[in-house]
Formats: sequence, C-alpha cells, structure tokens
Amino acid sequence: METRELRYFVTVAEESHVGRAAERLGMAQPPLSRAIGQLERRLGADLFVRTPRGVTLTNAGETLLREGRAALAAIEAAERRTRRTAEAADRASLVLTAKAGASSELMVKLLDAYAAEPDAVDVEVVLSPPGHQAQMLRDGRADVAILHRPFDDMSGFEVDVLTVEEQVLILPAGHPSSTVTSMTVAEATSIPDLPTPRWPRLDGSYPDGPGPELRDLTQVLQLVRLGRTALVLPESARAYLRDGLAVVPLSDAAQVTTVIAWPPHSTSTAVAGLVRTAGRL
Amino acid sequence: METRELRYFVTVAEESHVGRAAERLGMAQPPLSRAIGQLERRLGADLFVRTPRGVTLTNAGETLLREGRAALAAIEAAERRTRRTAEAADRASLVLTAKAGASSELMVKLLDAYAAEPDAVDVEVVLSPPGHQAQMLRDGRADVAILHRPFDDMSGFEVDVLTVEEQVLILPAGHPSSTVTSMTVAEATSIPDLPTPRWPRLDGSYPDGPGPELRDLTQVLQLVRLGRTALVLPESARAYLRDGLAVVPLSDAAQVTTVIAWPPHSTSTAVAGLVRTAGRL
DNA sequence: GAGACCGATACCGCGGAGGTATGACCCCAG
DNA sequence: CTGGGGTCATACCTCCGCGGTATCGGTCTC
Repeated sequence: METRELRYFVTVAEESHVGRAAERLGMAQPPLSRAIGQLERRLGADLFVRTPRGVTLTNAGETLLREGRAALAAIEAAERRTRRTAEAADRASLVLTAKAGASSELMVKLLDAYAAEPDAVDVEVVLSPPGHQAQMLRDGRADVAILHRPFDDMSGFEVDVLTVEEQVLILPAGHPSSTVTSMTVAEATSIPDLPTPRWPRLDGSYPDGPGPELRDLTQVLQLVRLGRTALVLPESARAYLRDGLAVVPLSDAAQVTTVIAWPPHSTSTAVAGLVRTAGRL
Repeated sequence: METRELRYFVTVAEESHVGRAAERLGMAQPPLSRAIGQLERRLGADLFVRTPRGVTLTNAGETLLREGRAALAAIEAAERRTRRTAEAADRASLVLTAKAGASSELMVKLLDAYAAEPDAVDVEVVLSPPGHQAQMLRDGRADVAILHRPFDDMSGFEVDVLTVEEQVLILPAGHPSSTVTSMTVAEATSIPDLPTPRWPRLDGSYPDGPGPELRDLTQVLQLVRLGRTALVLPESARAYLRDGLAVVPLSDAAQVTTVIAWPPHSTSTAVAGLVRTAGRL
C-alpha cells in the first residue's frame, strides 16, 4: 500500500464524499474513485458502502482509517525527524511542546534545571492548543511533550510521571457556592447560573451547550471573574488566581497526572537528558 | 514520502550495498541509486556516505532507518488488520502470540478462563521464537501478545502486568555449585565448566561465545542435564524440572515481569475481553 | 418524469519508474 | 604505474499507470 493511496482513502473517509475529497486533494473525482476501487481490490476488502448521498465506512474501512492515520503520522514523523537530524548535525536542539497556559511553573523549573546541565542543548518550546501535544509528538513536530492524564492519549509513548494533583472548582468570589468547603463534580457542573465553559475540539469547532466558547486560560478566568462561568481545573491553577476568584475543592474529581512523554526508540541523548532532569524535579 | 521509497531505503541501509539491495528488491541497480538520490534531495538530507566498498548510513540515515522501520510496520499493520476485519466480519477471532515454550501454565489458565466467558471468540495461538512477539504485534500479525520485561521492547503498546517473578539458575544436579543456597548473576554466569548458552538473535544468527547454540527450552534443559551448560530462567521454569536438574536462587537478578500487551487504539471488543480476563487471573 | 447529484466507467496523454549501456571513481595486484 | 574488478552515478529509452475529460447508470427530489 502506498502512502498516496492511504492519503486518498483517509481524505475520502473524512469527507464521506468522493467529489469533495477530490477537491481537497486538488484532483478530479474519477481518478480518486478509481484509486479507492483499486485499494479495495488489492486489500480484498470493501472499505466504503456507496450510497446515493455519498459513501460511508464499512467495519474494515473504520479499521483502515484508524490504523492508516497512525501509519501516516509515523511516516510524517520519519520525514520530519530525518530532516531535523540532518539540520541539527552541527548544533543539537530539541522541541518541547506543552499546553498553552498550563504547567508554566513546572515548565520554568524544568527548563531552568535543564539549562544548567553541562550537556544541555537549546530547547524550543512550542505552546499549542490543548490536545495537540500528542499529535505533535506522533508526527515528529516535537521531540518531547508535557501531557496530562486522563486528558491526553499517551498510548504509544514512553512517559515519566512528573506530578499528580487534585482538581478544584474555580468560581467567582462572592458567589453563593463559593463558601462551601467541598463539592462533587456533579454539583460543580450543575450550578444553575454558572454554565461549564466549552473548549474547542481538536478540529477547532465547539460542542453545543450553554457555556461560553473560549480559547485560553486568562480569557476564561476573566469570564469567571465576571460571573459568567465556573470551571474545574488542576489545583496548580491556584497560581493564576487573582482577586475576584474563589476556589472550592472537589471530593470526587479524577486526579490529574502531569507526565513528560517522548516517542519510543528515541535515541537522542538530548531527550534523555531532559527526561532525566525532569525526573529529578 | 512513498512507502516504495521507504522500502528501497531500508533495504539499501540493511545491505549497505546498492547492488545487493537491488537484487533483493528484484530490480536493477541504477533505478535504485536514482530513487535513493531523489529521496535524499526531497528530504534535503544526505542519508548515505558513498564509499568505494558500498554505502554507510549518516546520522540522518540512522534516524530514517529507525523511524522508517516503525512507519513500514505501521503500514503493514494497517493492511493486515483491515484484511482481518473484512474476513472476520462474520465470526470474530483473535491472534495471540507468545514465546514458544514459556509461560505455558499461565497461557493455559488464561485461555481456559477466556473460553469460559460468554462473549469469547476463537483465539489462535501463535508460538514464535523469543523476541518476535513485539514485532508481530507491531505489524499486525497478532492482536495480543504475552511479553516479558525487561527482555521485550514494549514501547508503543498498552500493557497489563500479569505476573512478576524472580530468576533462578538451572544447573545439572550433582554439580558442585548446585548445593549453595544462593548466588549472584556474576557468579552464575562464570562457573568455569558450565558456559552460558547462546540464544539466536532476531535474524537467526548466533552471538560468539563458548556456550552451546540452542533453539528451545526442552533442548537446553537436556543440555543442562548432560552437564554442558547452565542458564538463568524465571522461577516459573521450575514447572519444567525433571530429574537431573538443580535450582539455585539468584540474589541480584532482575525481576521478570510477564505482561499482556496490545496495540494502542485497538477497538476490538475481543481484545478487551481477553485483557479483562487476564487481569482477573 | 425532468433535473440534480453522486459514484463508476471509457478513453486519452504524459510523467515517471524501471531497464540497458556506460561513465567516473577507488582500490589493489602485478 | 597501469589494468582490471568493484561500486555507485549518469544517459537514454520504453512503457506502465496516474490523472484528466467526457459520459454513463442509478437514486432521490420536486
């Protein structure tokens, strides 16, 4: 199976529509139809059911979509890492990715400690929207990532646990609920006049719901201060607290584990050094 | 990057020789040279240094070999799993791979327990040489594997620990060393008249050394009985002991962890069921 | 039943992958 | 120092196959 075929297949699967997929791929519809047909014949498996409105995935198609995306990411990663190895032949460097606006205290400590190491290399920090870190690690745009269990999917990576923390509810100071000493998650997310905010999905779209749409932590904390929303955050977010915000511990929230993650088979001594430093924090 | 280019590259890297690689690929040498050259230009990285005796990998080439092999395995896995999903549309089945001749007691218990589950599917057990299990899982020939830490590389898999055990030295009954109550690994591997046996590498070749070459457990136990060798095994190997063999505990050997491993993103309910059963043992 | 929409088929043209022949370079033998 | 063997690169040709256009067959809608 060639990566071209795989890219075609994934695009068609994503669009559920051969014509639109062809457009996205910058080609005409007939050759795309033909390519899909050939792939199906070679695999000996129907990948799509053709309907008058478009195409839908079969079970085999679902499998190929899932596995194929992973394979494409692996190929991208191979390409990118090869390029980076070639460029960085003279001076080594390292790309670390983390969720924008989170763990900054930890990150500062980590980067300072690592920079003090004798064999430290330059660390480029890439802050990206929540949920994108794992993908960046998978396709080679990053060498190391700071991930958070249970939010990020860290399957396929090597990980070292950095911190484990509880979660708390952040709500406007002066709100009636701000005086209670503890709360359950169910109670926290059902305060009538404080709807849960909505974070963007991986594709940038927002789920439906009553809460405000938001993009970063400073923004949402301002909305909390204005009495428009309340949200559950790891307790390290206390570091961001200013006037106008109150904190209520949650009795039954899942623990948040912050880990440092890197791709398997990473032979980079720089990655090893950063991980070792992180483990000593 | 197309998988064809990647396959070419990996073959050349493995042979360190364009001509032989071309032969293995069933093609002529010039187009292969050209393909490698194109790949290098597209990646903007030298992958090989050309020498009068053949080619050797650059650092960038090492990276592409490592990452490229993983990517090719991912593509193979995607293909195989898609085919299997299509075939198994009617009756689901499952391929489990384990080291030939090891953990059989555990395996019997696991398979029996799983077969008794209400939603159990057929489990095909593939026993393969030590070290091959992880590769089979990576390229889709197997759905689940029994692996052993620290011997197998389980990076990239989801795992559940099944058992943890100590290691012991197996040696001929009546041998002078067989009467001691404990020993270190260093002592165990340096008994003058009992050289450590040599196991085949992944490619089937054997490392150099004085000990006998061997292929399976029954064979090696017979050699031990004949006073030709002694070896370190997990203590569960006591189950295989017959007359003529003695066991000495080791004070400093690494613990052996037996795990059940499966590929990430496995959506198969059958895999989930088997893992759940294993967790209850 | 006409039209819109969708994927599949038929047919054509061209880029690129692979083949053969040969060149450029290095190494060693004599 | 020179010739021959070995290695990878280049030149040139052929042909397969990928992508393009035109069109068909089937289905849903109005």
